[in-house]
Amino acid sequence: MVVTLKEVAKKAGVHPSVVSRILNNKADNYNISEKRRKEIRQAAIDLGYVPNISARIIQEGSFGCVALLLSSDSGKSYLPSHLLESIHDELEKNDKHLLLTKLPDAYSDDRSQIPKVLQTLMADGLIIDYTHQVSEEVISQIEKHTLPAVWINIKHSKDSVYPDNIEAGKIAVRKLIEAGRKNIAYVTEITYFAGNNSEYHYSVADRYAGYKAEMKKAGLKPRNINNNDKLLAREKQAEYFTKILRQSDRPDALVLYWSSLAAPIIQAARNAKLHIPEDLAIITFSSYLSQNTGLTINALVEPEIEMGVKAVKMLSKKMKNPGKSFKSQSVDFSYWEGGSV
Amino acid sequence: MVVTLKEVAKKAGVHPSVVSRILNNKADNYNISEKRRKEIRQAAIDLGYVPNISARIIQEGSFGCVALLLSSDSGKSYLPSHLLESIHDELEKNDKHLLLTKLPDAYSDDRSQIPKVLQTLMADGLIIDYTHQVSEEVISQIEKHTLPAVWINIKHSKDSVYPDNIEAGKIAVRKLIEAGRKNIAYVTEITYFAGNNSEYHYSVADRYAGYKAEMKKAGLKPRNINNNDKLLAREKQAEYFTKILRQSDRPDALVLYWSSLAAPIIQAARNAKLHIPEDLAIITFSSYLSQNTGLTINALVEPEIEMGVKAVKMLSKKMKNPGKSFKSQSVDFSYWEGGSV
DNA sequence: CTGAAAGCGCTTACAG
DNA sequence: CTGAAAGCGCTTACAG
Repeated sequence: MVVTLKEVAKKAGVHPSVVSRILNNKADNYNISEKRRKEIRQAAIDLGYVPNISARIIQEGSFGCVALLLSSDSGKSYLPSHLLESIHDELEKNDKHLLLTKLPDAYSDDRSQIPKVLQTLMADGLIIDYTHQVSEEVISQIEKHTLPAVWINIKHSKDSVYPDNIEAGKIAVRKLIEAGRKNIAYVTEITYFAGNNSEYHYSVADRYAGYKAEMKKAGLKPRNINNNDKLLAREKQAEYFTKILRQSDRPDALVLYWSSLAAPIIQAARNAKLHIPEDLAIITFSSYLSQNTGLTINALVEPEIEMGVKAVKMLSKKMKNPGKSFKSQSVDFSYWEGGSV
Repeated sequence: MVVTLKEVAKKAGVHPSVVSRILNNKADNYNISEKRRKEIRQAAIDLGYVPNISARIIQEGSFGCVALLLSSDSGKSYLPSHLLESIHDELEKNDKHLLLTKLPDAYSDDRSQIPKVLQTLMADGLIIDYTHQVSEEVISQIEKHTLPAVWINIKHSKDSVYPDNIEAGKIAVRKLIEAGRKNIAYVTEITYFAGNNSEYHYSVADRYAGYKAEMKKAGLKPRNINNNDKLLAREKQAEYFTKILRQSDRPDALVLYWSSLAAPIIQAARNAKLHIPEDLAIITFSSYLSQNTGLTINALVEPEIEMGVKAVKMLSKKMKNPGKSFKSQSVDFSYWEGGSV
């Protein structure tokens, strides 16, 4: 079924090594006649020859491939399409392919649970998109491995690339203060990242920390208007927020942890007869994509593309310096004007 | 740097072939002593041995890998996370890895533009997510290739898996009729899929066709309230829809091509003082994810997971029957109650 | 200018 | 019970 070099050589009436040289453009030093080159090329095309890459890999010792590891619990990986694309595109510049795999949450006794990318040499490096609740087991499994690895969207002291959520929280407050707001409240949303477990993505703490720090710096009182203890069902959220927005000491500005809060908040504002942005200014954190799906709220947009690019660059450096670690890098959010401030 | 079988054998004091047998659990017929097995396994662990998969591939003739091809113009591929995940998970059941690559829109004269997955043998099959405006060149390039290929989210007579958008359009109308609506209008949205080119994704025609067919069947008059000729800027959309909803012959129900229309429509309804669903019922088409990001509109939800699973299954069949084609399969939308009908 | 040979890392009949 | 050998498909010094 599959055609090999040998068969092409046979058809062209030359030795396989000659075919190899021609097809890989390594024949310049050999002055092979143009006629022969053409014959060989044609033979390859006629037979539909496609080289088997493994044979080359085995000699070069490089796979031309980087694996992106996701958590098998999809809530613990964050892979918006722009992030995936930027990783792919940046890898392509380095002539690397992208392999996608999942990492189990925990390993059982036998090693069978360990993903094949770790059990077997098939990539030159790893990008790990496993953003929270990472078990010690998983971490040690990766550290033990010989492959260079970079973590994304998680804060490690070494070898990670993550959005600067603290700074983003500060910027949100600054923008609202610039717009003359004083009573700025923060709205937590943790349903997206939170499983049954109590450990959240670092952004949950960091955005709020940034918000608080900037509020204090401006002499304003931070205020969290959501109830962390019990997550409100989506339907109840609008009701809950409506009550708050009807209070006399209602906030005149909100910082939302995530754009999914926009719908109930806007509904609540409507219920409370508040106009946006005149009566109530809103800034949210959001993914890159939201811009294109009609987000009508000012947003601190996650630097998905830059994070992907930086992760690949860091990984490239690690691949060139095996065993070396690099200082983690933060990436800045960008600001989107959505007409709500 | 990288440890090979040979080195493990040397450390364990046996021949490489013995190590290979033990490590691959193929030693059962050989009655190798438990002690020796342990020694060898330990030696492998001590040295951090990880087998090079290419060496195995070269013998087995299979790559254990399927490539997902996207268009390099991301607007022409549709890869919501549930689709990606279902493809990955279904492939995993078949012991296949997922490789991600892009397909250029057109090839230049030299073959250098052709993606490496097509230029080189590195996967056992292809899943192509290139949903519209596919050039003849690309199609022929794929057909010429020896690898079995399956297309997703596109209607070909052979070897494709696609959501049944005609039926979904019919269902939308049926649901609205069941809810007592008569003046049901259709709202087109083509910004998402449309580039500068005039060829749209097949769903643009099919959803409307389904809508029209079912309207006629019920003796109702179809009506498309958007202007296909000039796409309205997002900000202008709410205004435009407000005007329509204020007319005396305004629709009492809307079928939206895509959930991104929900925001301006809801805004327009609010402007026109119409209550949803009492005064105005709405059904939209949407991606799977929208359910989790607080979509408060009834929706025909794209069967992303099922599409991925079916595509992998069809590809598996093709891989077992090289050269054979299979009849394309449609996949049914599901229905999401969002409180707007 | 082209061929024969060795080798990449591993597996697997085949000897013993 | 274990080793030596051949071979997977390809590349690349080395001869000639």
